Amino acid sequence: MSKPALPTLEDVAKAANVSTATVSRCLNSPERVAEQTRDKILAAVDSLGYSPNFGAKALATKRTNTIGAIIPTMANAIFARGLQAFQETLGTHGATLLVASSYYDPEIEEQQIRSMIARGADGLLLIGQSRSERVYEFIKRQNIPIVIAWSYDKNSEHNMVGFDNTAASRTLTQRAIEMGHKRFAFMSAERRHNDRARDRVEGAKQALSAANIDPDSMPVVETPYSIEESGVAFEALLKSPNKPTVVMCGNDVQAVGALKKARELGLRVPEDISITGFDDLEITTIVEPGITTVHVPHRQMGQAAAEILIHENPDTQRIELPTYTVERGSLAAPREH
Amino acid sequence: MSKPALPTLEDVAKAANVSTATVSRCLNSPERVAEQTRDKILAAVDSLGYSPNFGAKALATKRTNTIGAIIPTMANAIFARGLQAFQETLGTHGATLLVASSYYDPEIEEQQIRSMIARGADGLLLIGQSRSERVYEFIKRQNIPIVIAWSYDKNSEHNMVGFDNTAASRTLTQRAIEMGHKRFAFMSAERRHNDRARDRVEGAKQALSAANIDPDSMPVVETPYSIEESGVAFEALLKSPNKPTVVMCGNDVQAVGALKKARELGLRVPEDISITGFDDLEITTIVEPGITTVHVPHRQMGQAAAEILIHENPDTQRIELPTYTVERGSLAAPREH
DNA sequence: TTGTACGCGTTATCAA
DNA sequence: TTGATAACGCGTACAA
Repeated sequence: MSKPALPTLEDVAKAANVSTATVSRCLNSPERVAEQTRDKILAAVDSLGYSPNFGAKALATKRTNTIGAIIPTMANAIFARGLQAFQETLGTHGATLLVASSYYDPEIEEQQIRSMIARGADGLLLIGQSRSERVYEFIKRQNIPIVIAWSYDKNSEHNMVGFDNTAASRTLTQRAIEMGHKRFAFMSAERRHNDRARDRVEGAKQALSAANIDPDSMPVVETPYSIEESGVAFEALLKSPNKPTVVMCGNDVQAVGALKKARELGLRVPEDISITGFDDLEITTIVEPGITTVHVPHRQMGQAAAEILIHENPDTQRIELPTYTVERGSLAAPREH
Repeated sequence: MSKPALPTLEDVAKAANVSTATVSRCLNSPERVAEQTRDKILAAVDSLGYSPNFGAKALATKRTNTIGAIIPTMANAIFARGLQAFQETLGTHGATLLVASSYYDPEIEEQQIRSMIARGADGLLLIGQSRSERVYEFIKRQNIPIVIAWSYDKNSEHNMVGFDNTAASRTLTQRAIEMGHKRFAFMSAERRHNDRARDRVEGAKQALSAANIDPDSMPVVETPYSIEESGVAFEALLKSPNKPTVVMCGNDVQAVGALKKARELGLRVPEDISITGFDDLEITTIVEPGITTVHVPHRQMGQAAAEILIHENPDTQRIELPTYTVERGSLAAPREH
């Protein structure tokens, strides 16, 4: 017994004694077919176990109902919630999600973008706006709608749903300044190809400047989003000439790594040193003390991004989502000396 | 200026002064075409910015080079690492990943399976083996290879890459027994449609039986993988008639939730109560004390699953991966009374 | 309301 | 090594 070929539209048509056109209509716009014929057809579909051939459908309609998302990584909680919401929303609109990760590498990302387009993606979700003009031109040429998430730039020509990383970081830094902190340090992700990371550092510097603190007095160290490596980076920052009273982290994972290392070094948080995070991941609530951080509306972001891609509005959509600071205890007034 | 239609194989053929057949050959098996013609063709491809039409290719080859994965959720770290590795491995073999989540709901899962197959997935990654026979028959009928991960059953007729949840849980429980624990409680995920959860509870019971402890003396409470809800469940378990000296959790997220609640209740871990987890997620290392848990080789699992799906071996593959206990401090001998 | 017939862009078979 | 040409399975004018 060899592989039984899958039933085609024609098989269904024969079984139901109608033309393939009618079957196709029955499946795609049931209201355009008589109820009686419809029943016949659906019965045939059912008994044959028919399912439309994807390639043929895509070829005929020039659509795949598939949306691609290229995120830096899914092994990290940062993008998980947003991606989950993105997929849920796509699902409710009958679209499927294609996922790839770029490891924060623009070359890999470009390759993934090409791959997704070659895979027939009807639209693309990209993280951040920092990529070469060539890539944007390629995408435009292929006529694929994209939406950029996790960043916000009101001057962008692209669909965008995100938040003001600079302002959020600035606000958090201002809070630290209000509490009396004067010596800052910043633990960032690599900023080279990461506008969110750049903006978060920039926001902190703006707050310092506004408070007449030299922004260049704040050491910045770049490290991956890993508990372990963040601990190492934290220890390095402590040795800065102008020993910081607060270490601001560009991400909660880093903050948790810093907190863990602080504990290992016998430092009390926030008594001996304050630590802040960014993203409001669940891990900020399970450590002691909880991490003071910036809440980012990941789910709304994912959902809004999906909506934009699904509805294919001709003019570009820009949605700025609000963020807010969540105080949990890891940031407090510095000890008096 | 209207949308410029994308170039087709025929456009390339014209530009290069060859037939479409030659262009197709040149792109798919370059060695079968003269170097001279190849150069001409590649130049044309480049200048036109040609990219093969996905639907047409799929229709002609009956393959999409797309693999689907249906996991309970991506918002939770449990499946993130494995899925990431799965995608990476697919990528190195030129395949792309389709993702959907089922929320641990078999009906949603079935719908997602149908959707993925309709989307032309060449293969499917499914979590656990507990699903209706009807679904398996549907899949077989569609001639789609699947691999089941996160579970292991040597008698299964399906491709499978996972680990022995029962044995792993049994071993961990034995360890607790060795330490002197006699009164156990178990915090599980809902077991109804979840064989991993069932097996983990079962493994614990087996260890108890083997040590002449009545397995029915162990209260089992089911709760979602959420820090918050796990805390509530933990508190409920503490009120069991036979107050447990150790609460075993089917997952690290639950263990962390339990630990957090214990702290809030003023209980010291492990002095007042021991807690164990399962999965060896990163969060087990950042809490104090670290969670004693079972290490699960998520990455290898994802990678092996991808390999199986890519290579389409005719006979069914079964890979059992080893797990081991990681002691971190949340499990210790019970206090003497 | 239904049927006929063609086009969608590739691959693959068979000759040349 | 290359070129005609026939599938591949579905949507959709257009006609009936």
